[in-house]
Amino acid sequence: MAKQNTVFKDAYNRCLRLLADTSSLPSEPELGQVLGVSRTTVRAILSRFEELQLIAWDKRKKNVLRQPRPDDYFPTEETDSLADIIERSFMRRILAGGAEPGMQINELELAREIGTGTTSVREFLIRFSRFGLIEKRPNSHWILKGFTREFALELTEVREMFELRSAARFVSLPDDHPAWEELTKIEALHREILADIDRRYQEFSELDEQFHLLVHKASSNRFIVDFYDIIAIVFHYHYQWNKTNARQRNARALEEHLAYIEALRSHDPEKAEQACRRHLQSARETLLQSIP
Amino acid sequence: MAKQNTVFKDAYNRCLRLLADTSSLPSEPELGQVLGVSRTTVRAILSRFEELQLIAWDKRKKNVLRQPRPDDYFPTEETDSLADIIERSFMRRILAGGAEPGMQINELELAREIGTGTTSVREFLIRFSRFGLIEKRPNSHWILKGFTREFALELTEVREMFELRSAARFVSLPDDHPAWEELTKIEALHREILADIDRRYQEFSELDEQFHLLVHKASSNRFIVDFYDIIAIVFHYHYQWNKTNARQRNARALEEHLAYIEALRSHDPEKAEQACRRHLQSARETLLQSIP
DNA sequence: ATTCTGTCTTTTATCTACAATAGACAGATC
DNA sequence: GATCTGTCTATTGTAGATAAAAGACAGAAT
Repeated sequence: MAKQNTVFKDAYNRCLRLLADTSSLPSEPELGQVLGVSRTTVRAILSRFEELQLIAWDKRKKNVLRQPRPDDYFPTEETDSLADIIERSFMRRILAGGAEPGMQINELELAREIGTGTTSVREFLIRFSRFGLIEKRPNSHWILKGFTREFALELTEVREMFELRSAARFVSLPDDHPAWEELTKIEALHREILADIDRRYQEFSELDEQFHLLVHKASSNRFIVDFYDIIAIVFHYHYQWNKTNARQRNARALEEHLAYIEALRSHDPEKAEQACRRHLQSARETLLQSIP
Repeated sequence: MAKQNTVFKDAYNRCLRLLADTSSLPSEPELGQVLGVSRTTVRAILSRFEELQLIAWDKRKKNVLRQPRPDDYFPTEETDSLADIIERSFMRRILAGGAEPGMQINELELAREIGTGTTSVREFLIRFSRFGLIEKRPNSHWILKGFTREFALELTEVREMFELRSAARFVSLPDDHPAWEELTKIEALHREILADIDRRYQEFSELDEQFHLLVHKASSNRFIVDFYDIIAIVFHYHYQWNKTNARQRNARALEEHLAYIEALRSHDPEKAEQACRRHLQSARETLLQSIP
C-alpha cells in the first residue's frame, strides 16, 4: 500500500451523516469546504455514493435516493490516520506496559507490532521526540527516558512559567477580543458538568484542555502555545490510565477553574495570578501522585 | 545509494590525523572509543589504511608505514552528514534568498535542488518545524512563516524567561559543581578574544553559544535546555548573514558577558538578574535591528 | 582473567516507487 | 459573470529494498 485512504473514509462517513439530513447535496467545492478535503476526494465520495445507489448523481444534481444504513459506514478503526494509530500504540506501550527508563526503542520492531512501515514509525518518533520522553542516538537506537518524576517536575515548571505569563496577558485583553466570548462558553460548560458531576465527570478531560489552551493562546507566542501540546498529550494519556478518585479530582478542578475564570474576568492581574497559581499547584500534585 | 558513508569518511579523516602523530595505532575498541564510532567502522578504516600502504596490519599490530599525504584525506564536503547539508541549504534558501512569509515549501523541489531523496528532506522539515519557522498543512504543503519581527519577539520573550530562571539557579549551584570550572574557562576565552578583538572577533559566535548553553544547563530542565537549540540556530545563521558592525557588536557583547559572569560568581541573585537582563536586552536589540 | 579479533546478525539511514490526495485550468452551466 | 464540473498534473504519505553502521558472541592472544 502506498497511502492509506483514511482521509477518504473519514470524509465519507461524515458526508454520509450529512446525507441523512437532506434530500440533495450541495456543489462539490462547497462539500469540500464543509468536509475539509479537496474536490478530488469529494468526487471519490460521490462516485461511491452513486455506486451504492445512495444518490442519483448527474452533474449539479445529487439527489438522495435512500437513507444510509449502519453498514454503509466504514468502521471507525479504518478512519484513524496512521499517525494517530502509531501514537496510541506507542503511548500504550510506554505508559501501560511497564516501560523502564533507559530502555531501547527499536523502529523495526515497533513497525511490525503496529503493522506499518518503518518510515511512518520513524517520522512519528522524530515528531514525538520534542516531548522530551525519548532521545535519539544517531546511527543507533532511540532511548526511552520514561515518564518519571523528574519529567513531571520539569514539565510543570515550564508550564507554570508559561501559564502565569499567559494569564497576565489574558486579563489585559480588550473587551471585544473573541477570547472573552469563548471563556463564557467554557464557563457555562463547567457549570453544566458540575451540576451533573456524577454522570459527566469524564467530560472534564477535554474541557480542561480547551480551557488551558484558551489561556495559553492569550500569550500570542507560538512557542508558548506549541508547548501546550506537550502538556495536553501528557494529561490526556494520564487521565486515561489513572482513574483513582477521578470524580472527586475533577470536581475539585472544575471549582478551581471557575474561580480562575472569575479572576480573569475581574481584569485584576493580582487576582488572576493567585487563582492561576492555586490551580496549577493542585494540578501538579495530582500529576505527581500518579507517578510511583 | 542507501546510506552515505559520511560516518566512515569523517572518522577516517580524524584517524588519519591520529596516525600522523604516532608509530602504531591502538586496539580496535580503543580507536572506536576515541573516534566515537563502532568497531565495524574502525575495521573499515584500518582495511583502507592497509590497502593504501599506510599501515602494516596484522591482528594486534598496526604499524605506521608512512606519513599521510594531503590527498589521502577525503574532501571535507564529503564528510558532512546529510542532515547538515540539508540544514545549510535550507537556511540559505530561507534566510538569504528573499523568502517571503506565506511561501509554500515543496519537498520534491527541495530534494532535487539539494540532490537528495525526499525522505531525508521530509524528516528534516519535521525536525525543523519545532523551531516555529515553518508549519505543515497535512496532505498538502509546508508553509514558510518566515523570520519576521514577530518571530524574533516571541523567541526572545521565551528566551528571557528561561535564561533569567537559569541564571537564578546558576548562582545557587554548589561550589564543587563542574559548571564553575567551565565558567572559568569560558571567561578566560573571553579575555583572550577581547585582547585581540580586531583579529578574533569572529570567534565570538561560537563562544556566545557555549556560554549561554552553560547557563541554560543550570536549569536542569530538559525543556529549557532543548529550547536553547532554537536560539542557537537562529543566532548562528543570523551572525553569518548580518555582518554590519560585527566587530563592535561582538566587543560590546563580550564586555557584557564578563559583567554577567562576574555577577554569577558573586552568588548574588539580584546582581545576576540585573546583569542577565542588561545583556539580554542588548542581544534582543541587535537581533531586531537586523530584521527589516 | 582480561582484552582483543574474526565473524555474523541486527538496525538504521536513505533511495525509489506508487497510490491517495490536493490543486490547476478550460469549458459547461446557471 | 460567477460558479460548477470534467480532466489533468503535481505533491504528499507510505511501503519496501539496500548499503552503512552498530552491536553480539565465541574463540584467540596477551
